[in-house]
Amino acid sequence: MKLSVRTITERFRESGRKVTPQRVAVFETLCERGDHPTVDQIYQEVRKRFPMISLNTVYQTMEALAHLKVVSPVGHSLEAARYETDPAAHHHAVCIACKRITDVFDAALGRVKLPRTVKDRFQVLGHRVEFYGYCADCRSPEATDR
Amino acid sequence: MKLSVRTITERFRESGRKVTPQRVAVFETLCERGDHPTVDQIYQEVRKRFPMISLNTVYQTMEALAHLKVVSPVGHSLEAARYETDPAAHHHAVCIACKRITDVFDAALGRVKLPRTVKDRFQVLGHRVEFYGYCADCRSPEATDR
DNA sequence: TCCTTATTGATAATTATTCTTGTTAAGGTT
DNA sequence: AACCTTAACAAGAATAATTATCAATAAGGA
Repeated sequence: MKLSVRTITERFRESGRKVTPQRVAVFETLCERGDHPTVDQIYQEVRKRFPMISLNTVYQTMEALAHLKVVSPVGHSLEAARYETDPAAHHHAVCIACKRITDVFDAALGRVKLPRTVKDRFQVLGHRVEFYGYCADCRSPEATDR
Repeated sequence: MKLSVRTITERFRESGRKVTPQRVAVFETLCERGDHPTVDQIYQEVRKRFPMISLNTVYQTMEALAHLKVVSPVGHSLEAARYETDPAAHHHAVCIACKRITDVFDAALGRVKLPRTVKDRFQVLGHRVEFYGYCADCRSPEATDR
């Protein structure tokens, strides 16, 4: 579903957040492009219409939007690079709270295939399936986060 | 397959790289643990047996090992966080050379399921499938990289 | 043993992100 | 419309991860 400014305005209010021109500008900029921009790219874009906005504000707005499920981080969000031996054969379940990674061994996941339409234009070396959510330790009470 | 020191020694030489005690130590440390350490964790570990090693060397060694396909990066590898609207419904093909991300729409990928054994202990909010390899533009000649 | 060159360690530089702080403005309440 | 509480703002400092620089060293082939 495509989100309108009206919609996110409501969602911001519902979640007890204020609607500011900066936030609207970030959201609009985000909607205008259909790709996967970095925070800085959004910042540079918004800046044209809103010269005094700070990078920090864009960071905060992105986090708020992520909490409202309006956007989601792509291709990562772990703080540092991690490596593993044995690249094949297994996948991961990442806890979004404590960042812990659990290996998932399941042959079925290895059989995932890229559709032919894409495969023609992309040389696949491998794939990974990453489940995200809360691990046993973090599934606790404080779901009251913002 | 489990790799021995002997094996990686050969692979290093074959690829025109030198085998140094530091590299061997990093590799051994990596093998001793079955998890997904950060570069710094490896560094701290190696340091116990090899007090004068530099963090930089560990970084370089990891990169070399990644090139030799002995290790692979987990859970990330883009330099900066990226966001997208429309989180559901699609997955990604990431070019490891230019970092460009292509959306992949395919209902079959959405049906991937976490095996029950893990699901009991992990609250799944979602999953993503990420294919990695070379995009049409980067599949070019200079595969001669190190 | 010698020689070339990759590798190392120390350190500086960059880049992404978060924190701090004084100030401003949203939006509910009179 | 004026008022008040508090979230959000801008600016800039602080941190953390990673990369670059460079002189000194050691791998490994000749």
